[in-house]
Amino acid sequence: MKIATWNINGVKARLEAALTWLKEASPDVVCLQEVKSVDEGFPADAFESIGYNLAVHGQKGFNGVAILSKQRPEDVRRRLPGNDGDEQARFIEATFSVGRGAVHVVSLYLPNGNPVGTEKFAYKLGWMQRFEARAHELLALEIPVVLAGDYNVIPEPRDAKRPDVWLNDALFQPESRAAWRRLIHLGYTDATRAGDPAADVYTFWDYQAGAWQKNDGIRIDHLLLSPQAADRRVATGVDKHVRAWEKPSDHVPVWVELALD
DNA sequence: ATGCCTTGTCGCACAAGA
Repeated sequence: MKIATWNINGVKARLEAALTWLKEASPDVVCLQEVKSVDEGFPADAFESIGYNLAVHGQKGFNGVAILSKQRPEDVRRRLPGNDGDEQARFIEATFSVGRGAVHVVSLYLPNGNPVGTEKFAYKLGWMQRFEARAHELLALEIPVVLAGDYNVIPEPRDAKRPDVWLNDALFQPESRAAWRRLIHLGYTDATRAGDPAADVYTFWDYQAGAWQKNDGIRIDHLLLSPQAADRRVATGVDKHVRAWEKPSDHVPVWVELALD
Protein backbone atom coordinates (compact mmCIF):
# COMPACT_ATOMS: atom_id res chain seq x y z
CA MET A 1 0.00 0.00 0.00
CA LYS A 2 1.45 3.31 -1.15
CA ILE A 3 0.62 6.21 1.17
CA ALA A 4 1.53 9.78 0.20
CA THR A 5 1.34 13.27 1.68
CA TRP A 6 1.25 16.53 -0.26
CA ASN A 7 0.69 20.13 0.77
CA ILE A 8 -1.11 21.06 -2.41
CA ASN A 9 -1.47 24.82 -1.67
CA GLY A 10 -4.98 25.20 -3.07
CA VAL A 11 -6.79 22.14 -4.44
CA LYS A 12 -8.62 24.14 -7.10
CA ALA A 13 -5.49 25.93 -8.29
CA ARG A 14 -3.67 22.58 -8.39
CA LEU A 15 -6.38 20.34 -9.85
CA GLU A 16 -4.67 19.63 -13.16
CA ALA A 17 -1.30 18.91 -11.51
CA ALA A 18 -2.97 16.72 -8.91
CA LEU A 19 -4.75 14.59 -11.51
CA THR A 20 -1.53 14.23 -13.52
CA TRP A 21 0.41 13.19 -10.45
CA LEU A 22 -2.25 10.74 -9.23
CA LYS A 23 -2.29 8.97 -12.59
CA GLU A 24 1.50 8.83 -12.66
CA ALA A 25 2.17 7.81 -9.05
CA SER A 26 -1.00 5.80 -8.41
CA PRO A 27 -0.92 6.12 -4.60
CA ASP A 28 -3.49 4.11 -2.63
CA VAL A 29 -3.94 6.84 -0.02
CA VAL A 30 -3.11 10.55 -0.32
CA CYS A 31 -3.08 13.00 2.57
CA LEU A 32 -3.57 16.56 1.35
CA GLN A 33 -2.96 19.79 3.24
CA GLU A 34 -3.79 23.44 2.56
CA VAL A 35 -6.64 22.53 0.25
CA LYS A 36 -7.99 26.07 0.94
CA SER A 37 -11.55 25.06 0.17
CA VAL A 38 -14.77 24.41 2.04
CA ASP A 39 -16.09 20.86 1.71
CA GLU A 40 -18.78 21.90 -0.81
CA GLY A 41 -16.20 23.64 -3.02
CA PHE A 42 -13.85 20.65 -3.18
CA PRO A 43 -13.62 19.34 -6.79
CA ALA A 44 -14.82 15.91 -5.72
CA ASP A 45 -16.07 14.75 -9.12
CA ALA A 46 -12.65 15.07 -10.75
CA PHE A 47 -11.04 12.81 -8.12
CA GLU A 48 -13.93 10.36 -7.96
CA SER A 49 -13.88 9.97 -11.75
CA ILE A 50 -10.35 8.55 -11.55
CA GLY A 51 -11.22 6.15 -8.76
CA TYR A 52 -10.61 8.00 -5.49
CA ASN A 53 -12.84 8.22 -2.43
CA LEU A 54 -12.79 11.47 -0.55
CA ALA A 55 -12.78 12.57 3.10
CA VAL A 56 -12.45 16.33 3.60
CA HIS A 57 -12.14 18.71 6.52
CA GLY A 58 -12.37 22.04 4.76
CA GLN A 59 -12.21 25.69 5.76
CA LYS A 60 -12.84 28.90 3.87
CA GLY A 61 -9.73 30.45 2.39
CA PHE A 62 -7.05 28.85 4.54
CA ASN A 63 -5.90 25.51 5.90
CA GLY A 64 -8.06 22.48 5.09
CA VAL A 65 -7.00 18.83 4.94
CA ALA A 66 -8.26 15.78 3.09
CA ILE A 67 -7.66 12.09 2.50
CA LEU A 68 -8.05 10.60 -0.97
CA SER A 69 -8.12 6.81 -1.16
CA LYS A 70 -8.80 4.01 -3.60
CA GLN A 71 -10.49 2.09 -0.79
CA ARG A 72 -13.45 3.49 1.12
CA PRO A 73 -12.30 5.21 4.35
CA GLU A 74 -13.79 3.95 7.61
CA ASP A 75 -14.27 5.73 10.93
CA VAL A 76 -13.39 9.16 9.56
CA ARG A 77 -12.62 11.66 12.33
CA ARG A 78 -12.13 15.39 11.92
CA ARG A 79 -10.47 17.82 14.35
CA LEU A 80 -7.53 17.17 16.65
CA PRO A 81 -8.84 16.37 20.16
CA GLY A 82 -7.91 18.48 23.16
CA ASN A 83 -9.28 21.95 22.35
CA ASP A 84 -12.91 22.32 21.33
CA GLY A 85 -12.36 26.02 20.65
CA ASP A 86 -9.83 25.33 17.89
CA GLU A 87 -11.66 26.15 14.62
CA GLN A 88 -8.69 25.64 12.28
CA ALA A 89 -9.11 22.68 9.90
CA ARG A 90 -5.75 20.93 10.27
CA PHE A 91 -6.52 17.30 11.11
CA ILE A 92 -8.42 14.37 9.63
CA GLU A 93 -7.93 10.64 10.17
CA ALA A 94 -9.40 7.40 8.85
CA THR A 95 -8.95 3.63 8.97
CA PHE A 96 -8.59 1.30 5.98
CA SER A 97 -9.22 -2.44 6.05
CA VAL A 98 -6.35 -4.56 4.79
CA GLY A 99 -6.93 -8.30 4.63
CA ARG A 100 -7.92 -9.31 8.16
CA GLY A 101 -6.28 -6.22 9.66
CA ALA A 102 -6.29 -2.46 9.21
CA VAL A 103 -4.06 0.56 8.69
CA HIS A 104 -4.79 3.93 10.28
CA VAL A 105 -3.87 7.14 8.45
CA VAL A 106 -3.74 10.74 9.71
CA SER A 107 -3.50 13.81 7.46
CA LEU A 108 -2.18 16.76 9.45
CA TYR A 109 -1.29 20.38 8.77
CA LEU A 110 0.74 21.55 11.73
CA PRO A 111 0.68 25.32 12.39
CA ASN A 112 3.52 27.38 10.96
CA GLY A 113 3.97 29.29 14.24
CA ASN A 114 5.66 32.46 12.98
CA PRO A 115 6.57 34.88 14.33
CA VAL A 116 8.26 33.31 17.34
CA GLY A 117 7.17 34.86 20.63
CA THR A 118 3.58 35.50 19.53
CA GLU A 119 0.35 33.61 20.21
CA LYS A 120 0.90 31.91 16.86
CA PHE A 121 4.00 30.17 18.19
CA ALA A 122 2.18 29.25 21.41
CA TYR A 123 -0.63 27.79 19.26
CA LYS A 124 1.93 25.70 17.34
CA LEU A 125 3.46 24.26 20.51
CA GLY A 126 0.02 23.62 22.04
CA TRP A 127 -1.07 21.88 18.84
CA MET A 128 2.06 19.70 18.94
CA GLN A 129 1.29 18.73 22.53
CA ARG A 130 -2.27 17.74 21.58
CA PHE A 131 -0.94 15.85 18.57
CA GLU A 132 1.54 13.95 20.73
CA ALA A 133 -1.33 12.81 22.94
CA ARG A 134 -3.27 11.52 19.91
CA ALA A 135 -0.13 9.86 18.49
CA HIS A 136 0.38 8.12 21.82
CA GLU A 137 -3.22 6.86 21.88
CA LEU A 138 -2.87 5.43 18.39
CA LEU A 139 0.16 3.32 19.40
CA ALA A 140 -2.10 1.34 21.70
CA LEU A 141 -3.96 0.00 18.64
CA GLU A 142 -0.80 -1.99 17.81
CA ILE A 143 -1.53 -1.74 14.09
CA PRO A 144 0.25 0.07 11.25
CA VAL A 145 -0.32 3.82 11.78
CA VAL A 146 0.91 6.53 9.40
CA LEU A 147 0.96 10.15 10.60
CA ALA A 148 1.40 12.04 7.33
CA GLY A 149 1.48 15.72 6.61
CA ASP A 150 3.08 19.13 6.63
CA TYR A 151 4.69 19.26 10.07
CA ASN A 152 6.22 22.72 9.60
CA VAL A 153 9.24 21.39 11.50
CA ILE A 154 12.80 21.13 10.20
CA PRO A 155 14.00 18.26 12.39
CA GLU A 156 17.76 18.68 11.98
CA PRO A 157 20.32 21.01 10.33
CA ARG A 158 20.79 18.52 7.47
CA ASP A 159 17.11 19.02 6.63
CA ALA A 160 17.81 22.53 5.29
CA LYS A 161 20.12 23.71 2.54
CA ARG A 162 20.96 26.76 4.64
CA PRO A 163 20.14 25.93 8.26
CA ASP A 164 21.57 29.24 9.50
CA VAL A 165 18.81 31.33 7.88
CA TRP A 166 16.14 29.32 9.77
CA LEU A 167 17.61 29.81 13.23
CA ASN A 168 15.03 32.43 14.24
CA ASP A 169 12.14 30.75 12.45
CA ALA A 170 9.36 28.83 14.20
CA LEU A 171 10.10 25.80 11.97
CA PHE A 172 13.57 25.38 13.45
CA GLN A 173 13.15 26.51 17.06
CA PRO A 174 14.55 24.23 19.79
CA GLU A 175 10.98 23.86 21.19
CA SER A 176 9.59 22.80 17.80
CA ARG A 177 12.41 20.31 17.26
CA ALA A 178 12.04 18.93 20.80
CA ALA A 179 8.31 18.37 20.24
CA TRP A 180 9.18 16.50 17.03
CA ARG A 181 11.72 14.36 18.91
CA ARG A 182 9.07 13.47 21.50
CA LEU A 183 7.10 11.84 18.66
CA ILE A 184 10.18 9.86 17.69
CA HIS A 185 10.78 8.88 21.32
CA LEU A 186 7.22 7.56 21.54
CA GLY A 187 8.30 4.98 19.00
CA TYR A 188 7.50 6.53 15.62
CA THR A 189 9.90 6.25 12.67
CA ASP A 190 10.63 9.07 10.21
CA ALA A 191 9.91 7.13 7.00
CA THR A 192 11.92 9.34 4.62
CA ARG A 193 15.01 9.27 6.84
CA ALA A 194 14.72 5.51 7.32
CA GLY A 195 14.75 5.16 3.55
CA ASP A 196 17.39 7.76 2.72
CA PRO A 197 19.78 9.01 5.39
CA ALA A 198 21.51 11.39 2.96
CA ALA A 199 21.37 15.15 3.22
CA ASP A 200 19.83 17.27 0.45
CA VAL A 201 16.41 15.63 0.67
CA TYR A 202 13.93 18.51 0.67
CA THR A 203 10.15 18.74 0.30
CA PHE A 204 9.59 22.52 0.16
CA TRP A 205 11.15 25.28 -1.89
CA ASP A 206 9.90 28.86 -1.48
CA TYR A 207 8.33 30.56 -4.48
CA GLN A 208 10.56 33.56 -3.85
CA ALA A 209 14.16 34.45 -4.61
CA GLY A 210 14.74 31.50 -6.97
CA ALA A 211 14.80 29.00 -4.12
CA TRP A 212 13.93 26.06 -6.41
CA GLN A 213 16.59 26.92 -8.99
CA LYS A 214 19.19 27.07 -6.19
CA ASN A 215 17.84 23.93 -4.48
CA ASP A 216 17.44 26.14 -1.41
CA GLY A 217 14.93 23.79 0.21
CA ILE A 218 13.84 22.39 3.55
CA ARG A 219 12.38 19.03 4.62
CA ILE A 220 9.17 19.68 6.52
CA ASP A 221 6.69 17.16 5.05
CA HIS A 222 6.95 13.90 6.94
CA LEU A 223 5.42 10.43 7.36
CA LEU A 224 5.79 9.01 10.85
CA LEU A 225 5.33 5.25 11.11
CA SER A 226 4.19 3.25 14.13
CA PRO A 227 6.42 0.20 14.84
CA GLN A 228 3.94 -2.07 13.05
CA ALA A 229 4.09 0.18 9.98
CA ALA A 230 7.88 0.58 10.12
CA ASP A 231 8.23 -3.23 10.15
CA ARG A 232 6.47 -3.30 6.79
CA ARG A 233 8.17 -0.38 5.07
CA VAL A 234 9.52 -1.45 1.68
CA ALA A 235 10.13 1.88 -0.11
CA THR A 236 10.07 5.65 0.35
CA GLY A 237 10.29 8.56 -2.03
CA VAL A 238 10.04 12.29 -2.65
CA ASP A 239 8.47 13.23 -6.00
CA LYS A 240 10.76 16.21 -6.46
CA HIS A 241 10.14 16.52 -10.19
CA VAL A 242 6.62 17.80 -9.52
CA ARG A 243 8.13 21.09 -8.26
CA ALA A 244 9.34 21.83 -11.81
CA TRP A 245 5.86 21.52 -13.31
CA GLU A 246 3.77 24.43 -14.49
CA LYS A 247 2.00 26.26 -11.64
CA PRO A 248 3.53 24.05 -8.93
CA SER A 249 2.77 23.92 -5.24
CA ASP A 250 5.74 25.03 -3.14
CA HIS A 251 5.67 21.53 -1.55
CA VAL A 252 6.11 18.19 -3.36
CA PRO A 253 4.53 14.76 -2.67
CA VAL A 254 6.33 12.47 -0.23
CA TRP A 255 5.41 8.79 0.04
CA VAL A 256 6.01 5.46 1.71
CA GLU A 257 5.11 1.98 0.53
CA LEU A 258 4.11 -0.64 3.11
CA ALA A 259 3.82 -4.37 2.48
CA LEU A 260 0.43 -5.03 4.10
CA ASP A 261 -1.96 -7.90 3.64
C1' DA B 1 16.40 45.56 6.63
C1' DT B 2 12.95 44.29 3.35
C1' DG B 3 10.91 42.12 -0.54
C1' DC B 4 11.30 38.56 -3.30
C1' DC B 5 5.91 34.74 -5.06
C1' DT B 6 1.33 32.48 -4.73
C1' DT B 7 -3.46 31.64 -3.22
C1' DG B 8 -8.03 32.95 -1.93
C1' DT B 9 -11.28 36.57 -0.68
C1' DC B 10 -13.66 39.81 -2.52
C1' DG B 11 -11.35 43.94 -4.17
C1' DC B 12 -9.96 47.30 -7.15
C1' DA B 13 -5.39 45.44 -1.91
C1' DC B 14 -5.05 42.41 1.60
C1' DA B 15 -3.68 38.35 4.90
C1' DA B 16 -1.09 34.24 5.32
C1' DG B 17 2.17 31.25 4.08
C1' DA B 18 7.42 29.39 5.39
